[in-house]
Amino acid sequence: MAHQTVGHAVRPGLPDDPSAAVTEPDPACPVEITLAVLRGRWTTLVVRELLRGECTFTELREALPALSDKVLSDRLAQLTQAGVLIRHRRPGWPPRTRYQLTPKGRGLGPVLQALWDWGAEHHPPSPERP
Amino acid sequence: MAHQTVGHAVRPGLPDDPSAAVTEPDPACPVEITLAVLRGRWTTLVVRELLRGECTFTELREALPALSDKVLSDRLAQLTQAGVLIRHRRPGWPPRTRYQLTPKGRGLGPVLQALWDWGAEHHPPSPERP
DNA sequence: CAGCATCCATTCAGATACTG
DNA sequence: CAGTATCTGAATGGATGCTG
Repeated sequence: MAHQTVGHAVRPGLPDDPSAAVTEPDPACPVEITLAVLRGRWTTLVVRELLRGECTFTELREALPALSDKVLSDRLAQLTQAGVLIRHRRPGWPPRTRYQLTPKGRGLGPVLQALWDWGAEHHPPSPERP
Repeated sequence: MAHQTVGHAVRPGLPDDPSAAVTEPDPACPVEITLAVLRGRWTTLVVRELLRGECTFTELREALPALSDKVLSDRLAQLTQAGVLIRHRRPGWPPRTRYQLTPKGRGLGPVLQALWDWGAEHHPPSPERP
């Protein structure tokens, strides 16, 4: 996206940013960064579960039964890589791993709230309405 | 996603929802709804352009030169379908069509702002930060 | 000018099967 | 328990070419 400098007046979603004239998707754009973290099916649900408290792999699987191991694994890696959550491994057998949001991850709360708010306000019960 | 009942005081589609049990992605979830609107490469950039003011097809192409006709066309259809923008066609030749955000579309401003804020706060200059 | 139709390369997610 | 490896079908999105 690379949103930036929408000028100054409006909120368009972009504060006054030094860089201007970004005319194509840019991974360094804050908006892109955030969307990249949330991208992918199941991602926000996984985050939601973790916002309730730390979980193990199995607990997440139980909370989201239709989510395959592979995708869950992918999501956890993606979120870990993004610094949104941390993995606590405990040695020994059987293995136990706890997943926990970092402060950065908890910071996604307001973001999800904003997404929720818009969706809730503009799509009450009926689908599309002019 | 299917984040539930934020109720009133609680966080996002986060935990604490009585009607829990939403255990898989649900198109009716407000969070899903919003992400569906913003989904796809170039989408937020197109919205950003329109937040600056109404545009014609060509103006958008010029503002985003690397965006192909097909994808621009797709995005405009997607956003129009979502009720986020309207198309004003002017009869005659040559054709002229103006695209303008609806109030609903302008409501995306705060959403983009939230996305921007998180990205800007958590990814200052360096890529990954603990 | 504004745009749709086609073709193709890439990405993604679900299913299945197998380890540390 | 907590994952990874592999495969496949579906969904992108970019390039190119044509029309109302």
